[in-house]
Amino acid sequence: MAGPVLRYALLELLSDRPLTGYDLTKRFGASLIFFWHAGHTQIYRELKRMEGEGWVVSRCEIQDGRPNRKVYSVTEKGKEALVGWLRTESLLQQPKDEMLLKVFGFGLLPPEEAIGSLERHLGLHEKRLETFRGVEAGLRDRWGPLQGTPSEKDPLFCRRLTLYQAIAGEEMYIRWCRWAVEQIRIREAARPDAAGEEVKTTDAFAVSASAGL
Amino acid sequence: MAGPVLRYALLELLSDRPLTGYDLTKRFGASLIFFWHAGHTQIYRELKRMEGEGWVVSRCEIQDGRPNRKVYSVTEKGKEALVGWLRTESLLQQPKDEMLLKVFGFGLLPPEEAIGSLERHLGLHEKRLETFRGVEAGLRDRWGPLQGTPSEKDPLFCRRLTLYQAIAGEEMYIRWCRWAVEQIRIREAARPDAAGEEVKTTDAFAVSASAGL
DNA sequence: TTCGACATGTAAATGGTTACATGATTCA
DNA sequence: TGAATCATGTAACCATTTACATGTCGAA
Repeated sequence: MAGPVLRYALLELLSDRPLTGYDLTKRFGASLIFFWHAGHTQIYRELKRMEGEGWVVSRCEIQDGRPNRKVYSVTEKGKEALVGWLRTESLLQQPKDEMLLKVFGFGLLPPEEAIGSLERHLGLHEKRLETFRGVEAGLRDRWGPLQGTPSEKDPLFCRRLTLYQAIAGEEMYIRWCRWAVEQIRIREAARPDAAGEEVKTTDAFAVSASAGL
Repeated sequence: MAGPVLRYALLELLSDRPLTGYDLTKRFGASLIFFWHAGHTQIYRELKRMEGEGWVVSRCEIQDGRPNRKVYSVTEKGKEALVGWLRTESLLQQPKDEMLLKVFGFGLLPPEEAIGSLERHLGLHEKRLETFRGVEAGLRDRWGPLQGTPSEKDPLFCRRLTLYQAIAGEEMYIRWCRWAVEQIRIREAARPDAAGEEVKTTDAFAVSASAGL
């Protein structure tokens, strides 16, 4: 049902300006990485396919010293296809998260190992959040705050909206990890044989998640 | 790097009790669906592979009237493989979200269409959140609140942790959709040619997302 | 009598990852 | 001298989805 999606990601990036497969690979890492991923092999393959269908055209730029650049641009047909796709309804995505799959089975590990694993994973998300915030700060410096900047002055407005989703997602994940660790500790402290100390629930996540349900 | 992950999902479910491919397919829809997905064709194939490697064994149950059931159980070897996998570090997942990819390109659509699209998508997430909350309520009825139930009385503790992640994820997504719609409206109202009315930012998401960065 | 649940599969196509392959330039 | 960046690709493999295929039972 979803169909080929990578091509539309590429068309969106090519709508700004003509780019090579190499450029597109880098842009994926810089902006689309928040909600999509593709390796360079996939990108080169897809560009070739789209050229066969007349959605993009390429021309070769000869550079001396450096390898030639094969620069792709969107055609009218490609732009129409992109806009047509933008108007279609998106189904709910089917999430895949390996860490959550592990937590699902953490009943088979000693609690201390489960906690350690969650804490290390939490660290990865904290790093990613920092990266995302860095990107946000960069956009802010260049284009001003999201609100209050007139349309003409901020062509990246819609793209910036997606960045906030990514940031909110990381913040949520981090809160959840901390909360989960705390839940496991509380449970451990409550075991009959444990010489456990009191552990209190203070985290806002617990309040919203348990109270609101 | 990630390697084959589906097999571990199946092993986790088979750790409870022996199940058929058909049962496993249904359980995917009932519990793992929060963070993983697999069709029945994938599941049958993977079970066959794991049997070849001695991670699971099957025996055939003959039923009259109904088709035979091929019931799989985990072997010692399979259980060791699962626990070994649980101990490994998980990398950050690479998210894929088609809707966000569309929003990324919404600069190419009239704002009213972008808003409509976001609002319809929001509806899908609201429905899913309701489903998840229903599952949570069911678990609560059967096993009591997450906190305060002794280990022996709630073997699903770790699995329930993952459900809260899914719920928090949907809540976040919904807040973000509403916030994004509001941002687009504010922008529209601010356009020079618009006979726009005042639109105010009241949403908590906007406060946290813009202030906290 | 038609539909959905039960139950298991195969085949083909598409999507995505990893390894291989080349070759120049610049910086440490 | 070695590594990183620029720049483009192929081949092989693995993961995932979709379509096809079969057949019984019970409920509406």
